Amino acid sequence: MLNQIRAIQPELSKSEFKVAATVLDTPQRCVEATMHELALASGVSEPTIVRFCRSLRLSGYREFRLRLAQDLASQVHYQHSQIDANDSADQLVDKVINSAISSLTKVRNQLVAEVIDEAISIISSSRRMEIYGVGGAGIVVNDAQLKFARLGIATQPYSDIYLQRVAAALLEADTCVLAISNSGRSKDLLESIKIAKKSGATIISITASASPLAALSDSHLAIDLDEDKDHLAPIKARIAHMAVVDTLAIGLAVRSKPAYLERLRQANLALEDRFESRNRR
Amino acid sequence: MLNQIRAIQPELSKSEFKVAATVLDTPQRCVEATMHELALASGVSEPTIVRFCRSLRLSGYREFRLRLAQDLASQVHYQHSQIDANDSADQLVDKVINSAISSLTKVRNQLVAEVIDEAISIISSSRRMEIYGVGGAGIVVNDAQLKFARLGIATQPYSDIYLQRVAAALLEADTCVLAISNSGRSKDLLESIKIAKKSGATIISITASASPLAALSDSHLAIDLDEDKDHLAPIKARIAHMAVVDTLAIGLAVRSKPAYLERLRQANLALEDRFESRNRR
DNA sequence: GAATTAAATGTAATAATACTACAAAATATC
DNA sequence: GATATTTTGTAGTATTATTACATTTAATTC
Repeated sequence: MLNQIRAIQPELSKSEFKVAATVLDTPQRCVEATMHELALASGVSEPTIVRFCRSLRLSGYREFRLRLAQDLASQVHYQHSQIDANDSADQLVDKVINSAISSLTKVRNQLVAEVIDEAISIISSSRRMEIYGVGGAGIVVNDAQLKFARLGIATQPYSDIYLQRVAAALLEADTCVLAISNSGRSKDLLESIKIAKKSGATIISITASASPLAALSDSHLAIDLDEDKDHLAPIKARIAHMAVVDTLAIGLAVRSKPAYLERLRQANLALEDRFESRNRR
Repeated sequence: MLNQIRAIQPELSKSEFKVAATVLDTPQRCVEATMHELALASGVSEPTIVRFCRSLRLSGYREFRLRLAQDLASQVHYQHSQIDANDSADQLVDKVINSAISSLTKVRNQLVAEVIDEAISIISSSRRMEIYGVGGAGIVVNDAQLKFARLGIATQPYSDIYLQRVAAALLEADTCVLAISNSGRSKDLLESIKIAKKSGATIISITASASPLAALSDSHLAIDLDEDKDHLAPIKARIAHMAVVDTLAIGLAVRSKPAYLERLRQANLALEDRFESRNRR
C-alpha cells in the first residue's frame, strides 16, 4: 500500500501529492485520522482526500483507511525485540524468525516496482553480469550467482576486493554489475564500482538509499534497514538482500522467453541421480 | 482480538453474544461491514453493536473495525501463489517475499525448542565443528561459517564433496558436524556423513524429517517444506535453513559466557575503518 | 500575450454512518 | 406479584464521508 502510494505519487496532482506525502510521512497517524483531520493535516479539502483514494483505485476513504490499517498491521506485528540470555529456546526461535520476517516485510514495502522492471531489463539486455559485494554480502553474492546460474544466466561473483578491481577494469560497455552492500559505504566496494563505471558498465545496486553507492548506480534497489547494532543486524541484511536477488532472478525468469524456465528444469534434472530415491528409502 | 472476543463471549448479554458469534463466525465479512449491516446480520439493534464494542473496551464501532482489520491482517497467512509471466512487478515482489515469509513461518512452527537446546549444547561442548552441504546448501554452509566466525567460533565449511570426505575421515570424537540439506537424500552428503560418524563425530542435521540424513543424525532439526517444484523451491529452502542457522548461532552467543558477544563487538569494530563515514558524504 | 479550453480544487449541500438519550421489555430480586 | 435492575430497541442527533457544482488554476491555441 505505502509502496503503491510511493509509486503513484509523482503522477498525482499537486494537492493529491500533498495527501500522499502526509500519508507516507505519518501512516500510523492517518490510520487513526478521520477524513477531515487528514484534509487538515495535508492542507487540502476533503473531496481531494476522496479523489486521492480513488487514484489508488479504492472506493473511498473508508476503504483506504481499512487497507492502510491492514497494511501497517502486517508490518508492525513483528516488532523486533532484544534477545537476552534468559530467553527460552522457544523465545529465541520466535525472536530470530520474527526479526527475519520483519526485515522481509520491509523489503516488500520498500521495493519499487518500476526499479525492479528497470533492473530486469538492464540485466537481460546486458551481454553478461558480474556481482560484487564485500564482507557479509559475499554470501549474498555467491547466492546470487547460483540463482542466476540455475536460469542459465552466466554471472561472475567477486567478493574479493582485489579480484573485483581487476575484473572491473576489464569490463566493457555492454555489461552490467550488480553491487550488493547494506550500508553502501564500504570504501573497497565503492572503489570497485567507480572503476567499473569508468569501464562503461551499467551499475545496479542493492543498498541503502542516500548512500554513496546509490549515487553511483544507474539502477538502485533501495533497502533501508534499521541501523541497530544488535547481533541480528547482519542476518537481517543478508536475508533482505537475498530476497531482493530472488525477486530479480525470478522476475528475469518469468519475464524473459520461456527458455529460462526450461533451463531451470534441466538444471534440476541434471542433479537428480545424485539423490537417494524416496522409495528405496 | 478474536481470542479476546472468544474469551469474553460467555460474560456477554444475549444480544451481545449474538454479535460476538457473527464476528467469530465471519470475521472477514465483519471487517467490510458497516455497523448497520453487522446489526442486521446478528439480528440485533445498532446500539447493541456499540455496546458490544465497549465491552471490548474500545471507543466504538469505528475502532472495533480498525482493530479487527489489523488483527486479521497480521494473521493472514501468506499463502503461496504461483508466479506467472503476466504478473506485474508489484505482484512479483509480493509473491516472492510472501513465499519467503511463509517458509520462515513454517520454520518457526517446526523448530522444537528442546532440539535447539540440544544442538547448542553439542556445539558448545565440541572442540570444533565442521559444516557440510552440497549444491544450493553450499551457500548456507558458507553463511553459517561466517556467522559462527563472527562469534569467534572457528568452523570449517565444506561444500565440495571430495574435500568433505577427506575431512570427515580425519574427524575426532570430540568434534561435531553440522549437515545441511533440504531433502536429506543427497548421496554424496550421506556418504560424507557416514564417514564422519565412523570417525566418531557427533552429527547435527538441518533437514527433512524421515530422511536418510535425519536417521544418521544425533540431533535433528527438522524442517519440512512443501515439495513443490516451482522456481521458488530452492530459495525457500535456503532462507529457511539460514534462519535455523541464525537461531543456532544467536542461541550459542547468548547462552554461552558473555565472551562471545564481546568478540562479536570486536569483529564489528575491526571493520569500521573500511567504511565511508556518513558525515563526509 | 490574450482567449479558450481543460484540469484541478474547493464550497456547500446531501447521504451515509456512527453514536446517544431515553423509553420499553425482559429479567431478576424480594 | 411488585419493585428494582438489567437489557434492548426506537428515534433522534452528531459526525463523517461523498457528491454536485462553482471557482480557480494551468495549459493550449491563436
